[in-house]
Amino acid sequence: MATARQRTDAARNRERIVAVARGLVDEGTPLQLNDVARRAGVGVGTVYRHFPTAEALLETVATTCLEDLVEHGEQALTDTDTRRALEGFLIRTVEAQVADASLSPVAAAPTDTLPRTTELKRSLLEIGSTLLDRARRAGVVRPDLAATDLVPLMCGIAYAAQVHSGAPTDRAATARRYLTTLLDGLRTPAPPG
Amino acid sequence: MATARQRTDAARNRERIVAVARGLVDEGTPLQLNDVARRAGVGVGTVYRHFPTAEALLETVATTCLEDLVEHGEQALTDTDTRRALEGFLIRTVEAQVADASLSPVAAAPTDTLPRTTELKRSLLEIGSTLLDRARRAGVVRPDLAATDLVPLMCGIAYAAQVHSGAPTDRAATARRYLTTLLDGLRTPAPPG
DNA sequence: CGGTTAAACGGATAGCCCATCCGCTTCAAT
DNA sequence: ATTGAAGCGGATGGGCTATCCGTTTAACCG
Repeated sequence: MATARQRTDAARNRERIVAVARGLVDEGTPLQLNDVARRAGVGVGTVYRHFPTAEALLETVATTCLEDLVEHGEQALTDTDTRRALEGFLIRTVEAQVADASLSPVAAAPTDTLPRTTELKRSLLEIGSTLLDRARRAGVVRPDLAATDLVPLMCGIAYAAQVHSGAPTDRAATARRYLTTLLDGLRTPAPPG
Repeated sequence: MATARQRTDAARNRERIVAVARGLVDEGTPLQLNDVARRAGVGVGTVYRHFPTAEALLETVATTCLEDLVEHGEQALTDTDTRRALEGFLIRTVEAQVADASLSPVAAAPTDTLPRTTELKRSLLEIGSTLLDRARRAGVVRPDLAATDLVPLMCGIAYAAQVHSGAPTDRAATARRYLTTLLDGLRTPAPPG
């Protein structure tokens, strides 16, 4: 059962498509698959065969970014300062969204196209869950917060920064400012005075 | 210079269109103007004459909501408890976004189609600015926060709640929980321990 | 009440984008 | 060199936006 005869041109085309998509994402252009095909010098059919939908292509573009986050998260798991570990991880998450436009929509999407994406998101959730649990056990984080809240909140922060300023210039700074504020709120609640 | 001969059928059609749009917004369907025309029993041209773009129609639908917020904001201005005034206002803002799907996109849009929308948003900004200023003067709010941050942050919270749960069932509860957390962070910062 | 006029109407239509389908090409294994 | 399947490409259908213009109709007037 020798399954796969790998074709070289197929791989080449796939890479071209992803490269073009990367470029478009970086310059803020929305992915239009016919457009991607033209720029990559391939037929529309080729694009659609490799990526059944724009979402799938976007997920592919975002994969690297997700992998980086997972990697950082795993490093954070080795930090003994539970609050620093959690907050550092969350900061990274927001920074990544600001730096790479492909991340936010993929992170916010309720359902994935690629299995790999689901896998990576699952890893991130698990890491976040562990970090949150440790911090909570250490008593440095308010208890009424679940691991499933982390991704939505980080997406919300990134979105808020985007709403604040159309220009991505100071978006990173804004996002950081907002996140700082939220993180203060995440800590064990102050007396209600 | 008797300018305007008002036509009754025009007004009637306009109302029908807005009513249909309201319904669609309420059931979460995106506004497609051809579709709106069909449902309202008018020609496409009629819809486009009254509302040059879907955004314009959405803004019209959102107007009531914005007016309600302004009204509440003006009441909040009479509250002598500066923190309660600000926080109550912000809570309303988020609740409104959860309750009415037309509000978020209009609030988040960097530019408006209708003058009325601009006017209302301006009012809201001014109210928020005043409330924030008072609270800051009273020392109950962290200083590194501008009035122009309020709308983005509230949009971010509403967005986060939406990301959390596709179902609008518990969206209000989630949004409130997130907002509470953020509000804790908005207060004069706790010692960095 | 009938005439006049401009406002309003409506739908055919052009343009754009998504997505599919299928005949042709090209690779790779033999 | 042969062959068959994997891959290619673009013509094409379908849906949505937005416009344009010939027709209808409400409002005003004599």
